[in-house]
Amino acid sequence: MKMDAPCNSPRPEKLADLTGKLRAKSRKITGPRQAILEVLRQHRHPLTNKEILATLAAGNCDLATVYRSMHLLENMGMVKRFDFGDGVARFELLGEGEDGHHHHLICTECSAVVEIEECFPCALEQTIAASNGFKAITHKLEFFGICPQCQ
Amino acid sequence: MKMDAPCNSPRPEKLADLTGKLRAKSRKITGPRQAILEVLRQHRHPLTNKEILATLAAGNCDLATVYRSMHLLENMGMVKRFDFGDGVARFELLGEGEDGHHHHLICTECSAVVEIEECFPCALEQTIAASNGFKAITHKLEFFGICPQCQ
DNA sequence: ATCGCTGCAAAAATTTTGCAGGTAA
DNA sequence: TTACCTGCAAAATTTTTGCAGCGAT
Repeated sequence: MKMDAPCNSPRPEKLADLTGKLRAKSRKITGPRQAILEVLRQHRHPLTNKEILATLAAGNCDLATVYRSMHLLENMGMVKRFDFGDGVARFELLGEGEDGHHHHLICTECSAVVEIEECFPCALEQTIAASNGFKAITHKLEFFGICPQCQ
Repeated sequence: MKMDAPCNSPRPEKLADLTGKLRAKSRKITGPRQAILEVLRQHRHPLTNKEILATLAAGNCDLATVYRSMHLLENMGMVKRFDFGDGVARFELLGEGEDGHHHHLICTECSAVVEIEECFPCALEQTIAASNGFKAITHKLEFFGICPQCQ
């Protein structure tokens, strides 16, 4: 089960829309950045920086540049960071106006990833915030299990 | 806000009970292991391996030994690993018969930790499992916000 | 007397940073 | 031209592992 290449989610933005966001913030539109954005656009799953690098056409980009680009895109709100608890960061491109808040169901055998639409704790965040005096509450939630193919 | 030293959770086991579990599995009861268990027993919060080492009485234990001990205790089900998304593993001692399934509310400013008793996704795990054909489902959930003192 | 455990050191793996040169604007 | 960006290399962090010797049983 690879669940990779073609994606189920909509792909609302063209590469030009993405680079436009860079331009709007006076960031330069370079070769590596375009290539990275294109990889993210075509693989709408959480990807590690190494996976992004490996997918890049001619390997014509340094790993350090991928790290720096992901920091930039994360700060610009174009990408969301996910953490599957294995000590490696993963990134997913966000659609227009999307806040990126969703969760995943991850196979512990083959690492297949299914996106989960429902977000249960969302409605209860305010309750938790109020009863503990916290503000600006967010949460991270990921599910783990064994997918049909691996059973 | 440090929320450290004294703990609100019950402390149902004495050190002898913990070492007894080691003995029951033919593991040796050594100085470092007793010291580590005592630290975990007195600080019932998720602790990093470095924090455990620093809290150890005379620093008379190697960091590699802490890592190896936490692997052992995790495999024996005496300790649960938590991941706050900052790339560092944290461990918390489990009480007798406890499965350790609970979540935390973490201050993004000062790292204060509050334990959350309720587990909302638990009831819905089966639904998610069924609709995706997954088995053996678990989840990780942590909340983040700004605590009263840091606001 | 075993066999497991520890300390020390080195290695792995992920991520960050310094710097000199190159490129988009 | 100017400021930003890139590649390369080195460093910083977290975690794992090899190995010789010590220690619990």
